[in-house]
Order: sequence, then C-alpha cells, then structure tokens
Amino acid sequence: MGSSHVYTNNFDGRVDQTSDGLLRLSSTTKTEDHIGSSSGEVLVHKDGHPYQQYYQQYYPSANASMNNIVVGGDQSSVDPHRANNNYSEKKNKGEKKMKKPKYAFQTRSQVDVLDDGYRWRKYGQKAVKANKFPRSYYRCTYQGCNVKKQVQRLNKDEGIVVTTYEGMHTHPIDKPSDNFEHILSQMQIYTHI
DNA sequence: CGATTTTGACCGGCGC
DNA sequence: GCGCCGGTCAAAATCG
Repeated sequence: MGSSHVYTNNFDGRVDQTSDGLLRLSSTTKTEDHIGSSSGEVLVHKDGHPYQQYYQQYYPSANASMNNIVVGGDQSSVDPHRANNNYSEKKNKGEKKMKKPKYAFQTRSQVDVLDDGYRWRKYGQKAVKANKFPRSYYRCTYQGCNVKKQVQRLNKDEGIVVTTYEGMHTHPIDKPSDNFEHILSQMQIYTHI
C-alpha cells in the first residue's frame, strides 16, 4: 500500500493526491470516476427523500479534493471524556458548557458521507434553516468512542460537502487504512492546537 | 436476527 | 415566558 502519502497543498486551498488515489474510498471499486458526470446512483437529495442508504457503502469519490479547511472551536482541549455508556448520565452539572472543538472541512465530492475508515451510525437528520439540504448526524460506533460528526451539503454548491468532526477517536480503525483518516489525523495535529 | 436508518418528538439555549 | 433553532433520543422500519 502506498505508505508514503504525498499531498500537495496548492495555494488554491485544494489538496491533490498523488500516486494511488489517496482519497480513494475503498480498496476495491474503481478509482477516479468523473464527478459531475452522472455515472451512478449518487445522492438523491430529492424533496422528500433526502438520503437513502448510501451510507456504509463505498462510493467512488476518488476525485474528491479538499477545498478548504476550517477550524472552529477554541483550543480548550479536546475532551475525550464522556466515554460512558450512553447518554444516561446527564450533563455534568456545574461543568458549564464544555465547548468541544470541531474540525470542519469542506470537500468537493458528490458523496455525502466520506469513508474515513470508521464505522458510523446515523442518529439524526435535521433540516437547517436557509439550507436546502438536511444535515446528518453520525456517531462512531465504538464502545467508549463518542466521536461525532455531521455532514452537510451546501445549499449553494451541491458539489461541496462540509464534514464536521467532533472529538477524537481513541481506537484503531476498523477498515483498511490509508484513507481520509490518515489525512485527517494529519490535519488534526495542526488544527487542534 | 442483529445492526443501522428513519423520523417525529423532545430538550436546552438564546433572543425578544 | 414563548418561540425559534440546532442537536439528540428512541421506537419502528429496514437492510444484509
């Protein structure tokens, strides 16, 4: 596997991958599919039937290129706490709001959910005001790992997907690595400080 | 049959 | 206090 990942960050703000598709989603399927061309069944954000089940599947978004990296939240340390069971425990009273940093980045892709190597379970979907497309909420399905992420497609540009990560994974990936996750982890080094 | 999605209800924060 | 809004829950439905 391409152990050496070389991404070039243009001033444009986009990241291109070299060698074998870095942003390739899965080790199988084809790589480099033309985006913009209707090649397959992709998003069907139709009115009424926003998303179906294209989650957990690997979509050929090899052409995905990063556009922008937005870092939100303060530097108030990431709190990997909350690693309890469920939500049974209320908020920590007196703990105030623990603002958790979020790592958001935009991606140009037709795929809503990028495969970052983790297993996610969707737990909600809400329509945001002033936005045509709903926002999906996912949570990492690992015992004790409460990493959340939300995916939203821009109303303006359907080609842009904003993925926001919240928290950090503290467990190994469950799938063949060498994906977005690698890039992500790299980015976090810089962003979470 | 188990895991995951769907979808409306529910809840807490905020602004008025 | 009320309504808006974003986020989460949870029961039922669905998928593999």
